[in-house]
Formats: sequence, structure tokens, C-alpha cells
Amino acid sequence: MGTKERRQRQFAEREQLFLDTARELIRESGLLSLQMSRIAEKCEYAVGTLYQHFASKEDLLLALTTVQAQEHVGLFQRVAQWRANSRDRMFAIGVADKIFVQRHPDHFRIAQYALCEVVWHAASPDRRQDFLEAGKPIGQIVVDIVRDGVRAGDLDLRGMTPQQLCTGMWALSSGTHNLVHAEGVLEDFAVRDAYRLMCIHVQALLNGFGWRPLTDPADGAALDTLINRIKHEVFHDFCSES
Amino acid sequence: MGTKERRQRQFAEREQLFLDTARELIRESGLLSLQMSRIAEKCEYAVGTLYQHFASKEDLLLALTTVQAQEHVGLFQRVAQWRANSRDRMFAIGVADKIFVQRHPDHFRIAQYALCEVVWHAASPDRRQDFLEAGKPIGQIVVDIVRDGVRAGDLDLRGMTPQQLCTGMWALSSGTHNLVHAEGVLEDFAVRDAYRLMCIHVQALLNGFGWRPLTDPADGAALDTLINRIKHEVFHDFCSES
DNA sequence: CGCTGAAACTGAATCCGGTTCAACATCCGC
DNA sequence: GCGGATGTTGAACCGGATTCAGTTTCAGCG
Repeated sequence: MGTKERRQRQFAEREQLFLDTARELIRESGLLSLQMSRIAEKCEYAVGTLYQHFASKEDLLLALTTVQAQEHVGLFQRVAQWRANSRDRMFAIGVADKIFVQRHPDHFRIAQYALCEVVWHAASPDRRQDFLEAGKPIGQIVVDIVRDGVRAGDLDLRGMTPQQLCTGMWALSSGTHNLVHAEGVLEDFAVRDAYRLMCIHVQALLNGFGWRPLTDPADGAALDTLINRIKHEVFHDFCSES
Repeated sequence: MGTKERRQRQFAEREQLFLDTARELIRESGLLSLQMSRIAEKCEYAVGTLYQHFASKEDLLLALTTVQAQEHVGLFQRVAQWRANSRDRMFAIGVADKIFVQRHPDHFRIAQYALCEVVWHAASPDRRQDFLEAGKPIGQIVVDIVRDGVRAGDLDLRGMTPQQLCTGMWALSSGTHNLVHAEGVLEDFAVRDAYRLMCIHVQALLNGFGWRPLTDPADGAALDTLINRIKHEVFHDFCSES
């Protein structure tokens, strides 16, 4: 009796279709004008069927965010496997973020919305749980890098937990996304490449915690060299350009 | 003919009434269940009148965020006037943020929502402009502190612009707010006081840029002493408790 | 004063899009 | 080929934001 399995598989495939279509519609005409009936129509299903998969529109948006978070985890895993010193690997986490955002420019605007209290609480508890599960490996990977750093003697936490240190990296990244997406803000600040700037701040932060080998945050050439090295050694198949 | 002026004043007062009431309703029963008709009802006006002031619900939410941003500016101005070395003043910006959030716990959840692309673009252009204007002094104050630091010889920007340095502080703060409000995230990370942790990261970041006098980010006692000194010297009337 | 027209206010009606669910279709095991 | 379980459908429902035709208010005027 493979019937049940087939059914499940088809169900999962259809869910993916809905999610892909939703993402497409968002890319085409924005999150603002996303309509459940349009998604169903474009997939040639009835709205009722769409609601078999997602308890509400918010639920769908959170599901979409979760899928993208999983891709995000993939990038981080590459970093985890990269053979380099702990400091460079930690820095590479920032670069992974930069690359992820460049490859999925609309991810953040969806996530920012989906994770707002209003939308988050309108999604189903299961979906919320799924999202949190999907994000866990990220935390784990980053914490492990910190532990490696301590073990290798590159870093002395001096009473901090690895999680506390990670929170700073995370806040820096999350905050950069925010600023990038708040139109009219960075423009006034004349910041061109916000993610390159984020890399500089990551370096400064890591220096500030005394994570060796220290780097010179003002040395733009060295920064670019390192970023390119990471792009080449870790994300070669993602970035053809420079 | 003071008639026109009186009218304008009354109009402004009523707008304030609407905003205060909206904030109250949000505090009582959450952003999710905020209804335009309820706001009007509670103010004893018709919905139509409410719509004389705000082009849409989103417009109202952004207006609310703007009002709070103005209060935020007030805290920063105190820091600007504080007589202390540049490094401590920069740090005090972080403390101002911490205090602001503690005094207005719901501000961030509203702002986070209102600044999402979806809501932002549903607000009227005028309202968006107002918000950006309201935020400008913040940028100015922080940039000025950086310039002071350079002038005093505490800091060498080495090619960076003051704005670029500020962006890091800002991202750290904005990101911390995000993490705090994403339930289930910091809990897993066993981070108790996220804003105190943010202060540690601010110190690390400033150290990383070589902003003198350097501090020891792991010295919790010194951190608390400095925070308390700032609370006492700058925000004495805001924080009675420790 | 009362009159008048413009400006402000009102809230029932409209509109929109998310959500539901009774009816219909399909599939499986017998 | 039958019966029921399971899946699908989309028109109807519903809540709440938004509108606008009718009503009220009031400054200015004769």
C-alpha cells in the first residue's frame, strides 16, 4: 500500500507549488497586493484547496519564510565545513549573510513582515514551531565556531557565553537588513554598499572581543581580499562575478 | 481673525487624542485587534472624522511611530548635551536606546510593523516624509559625537565616514530590538537581559574601531558602573530604580 | 438678529479580500 | 460495480477598512 505515501508526496509537492507561486507573485507585484485567490488561481486550484495547506494568509507567509530560512542554513553549513581559522570562519558567517541577501533580495522583506508580532501571532502554532526548528541549526553552527575559537586559543570569552557573543553578530546582521530595507534612511547616510559595511563592522566587533588574528577594519583591500577568498573557497558555485 | 488658528489647534489636539487612544487600545488588546471604528468610538467621533486625519490605518500607525520617534530624539538630545568624553557619550547613545525601549515597551512592536514595506507603502507619502524628518536629528546627533571624537583625538576614522561608523551602532541597536521581539529566539540562547548585552556589544564595537579610552567588555562591574553613571547624570528623572 | 454658504462631521452603505463549508468528484477496497 | 472515505470546489459569507451623500455647525454678513 504505497497509496498513502504517494498522496503525501503529492500533497507536499503541491504545497511547494503554492509557496513557489506565492513567491513569484510577490516578486511580480509586491507583498502588498498578494491575494490568496490569485495564488490558487495561478496554480489552477480552488481557494479551498489552498486552505488545506495553510490556515491563513499569515500562515503561508511564515511558511515561505521558513523555506527560505532552510536555504539560509545551507549556506551556513558550508561555512561550518570550511577549513580555515575560527576568526575567518566567523567572519564568513557574515559573508554568507551578505550572499544570501543578494541572491534572495525579497526574502528579507517577507521575513521582516512575517516575523512582526501581528503576522507571527496570526500564523498557526505548528508553523511557528517549524520556523524556530528551521533556525536552530544556524545558532548551533555559529556557537560551534565560537567554541572552536576558544579551543584553538584564538578567543578568550572571559565569562561570556558563546551565545552571548553570537547575539552581537546576529543583531548586527539583522539590524543591517532592517536599515537596508528602510528606504530613505541609508540614502541620507550616503552608505553605498551596506553589506560590505556590515562586514567591516563584524570585523570591528570581533576585534573588540579580541578574537585573533586581529584584522584592520580600515584596510579595505584586505577586507575585499578576504571576502573574495571566502566567495571562492566556500561559495564558488554561487557567485560567478567578482 | 484667530478663528483659523483655533481650528488648527483643535485639529492638532484631536489628532493627538486619536493617536493617544490608538496607543491605549493597542496596549490594552494588541496591535492585531486594533480597529479604526473602535478608535473613533472611544474618542466619541465618527469614523469619517478619523479619516480626516489619517488616510488609512497604516497611515495612523506610521504617525504613531513618528510621535514616538520624536520622544526618542529627546533622549538623544540629552546625551548630546552631556559633558563627558566622546567615547562615553557614544556609549550613552546605546544606553538611551535601552532606556527608551524600557519606557515604551510597545513602541518597537508598532515600529517594526509600521516600517515593514507593506505598511510603509500603504501610508501616505506625507506621513513617510514626516517620519524621516523626525528621525534626522538622531543621525545628526550621533554623527556629531563621532566628529567630536575625531577632533578630540580619541578616534581615528582612517578613511571611514562618521556615518559609516554610526551605521554599525544603529544596526546593532535595531537588530537587538528585532531579536528581543522575536519570541522563542533569545530564550533558546539563554540571554537574559538583551539590552545589557547590547551595551557590551557596543563597547566591543567601539573598541574594535579603536575609540579611546578603550574599555574591557568583559568587566561587568565597570559596565554597570558606567550605565548607572549615565542613568544618574543624563537620565536621572527617567529612572528612579537602580 | 436671522440668514447663508462653506466647512466639518456623521455613520450607514459599499467594497474588498480572506475564510468557510455544503455540494460535488475521486479514489480505494471489497 | 458499490459504498463510503477522502479530497476538491468555488459561491457565499463575513469582518472591517473606507467612502460619501446627507446633516450639522458656524463665521461672516446685511
